[in-house]
Amino acid sequence: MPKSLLPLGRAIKQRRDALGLSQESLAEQCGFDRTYISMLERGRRNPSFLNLLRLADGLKTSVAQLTEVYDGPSTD
Amino acid sequence: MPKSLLPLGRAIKQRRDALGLSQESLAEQCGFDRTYISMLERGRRNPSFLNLLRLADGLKTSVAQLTEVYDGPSTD
DNA sequence: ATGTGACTCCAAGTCCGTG
DNA sequence: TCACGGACTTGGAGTCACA
Repeated sequence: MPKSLLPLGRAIKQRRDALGLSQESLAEQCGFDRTYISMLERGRRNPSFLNLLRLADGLKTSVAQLTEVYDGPSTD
Repeated sequence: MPKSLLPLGRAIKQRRDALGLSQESLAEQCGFDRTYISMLERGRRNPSFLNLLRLADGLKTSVAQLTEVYDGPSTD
């Protein structure tokens, strides 16, 4: 049973909304494709660690912040 | 210039050592190949988020913990 | 017990479009 | 502005033999 990508996607969207950015402008910030951001927010893509870093950067946070929903062991 | 994978690798090794685990037994815990752990610790592999989760699980931590070296935006 | 290069395979990530 | 799809290229996943 793979852990879900949805909590991460929600955290991304939440943070993007808080910054008042569109998916398009965030994509531009991070150097990603606009459709990729869309997929991430809907939990359809499993980003690499390096891309998580770029994303956190564009969102002006840390990956620790973005992933704190998964805090602690065995958060399935 | 991509951010380095080395700090992550060091955090993994540090945590593994703290638990007194071999790469082999950690690999077994996580369901990974032994050589994959080796590559991760040396910063030769860029793991996916889901694999980061499995890894944090096997190390009985959170990904937030493993990535706190990258805390804050623009930690190149 | 670990480092390493090379290999295959398929998901990641891009680019084109639509409603 | 966003969800969603098809087709395409890049790169991570997973494994092996060997040092």
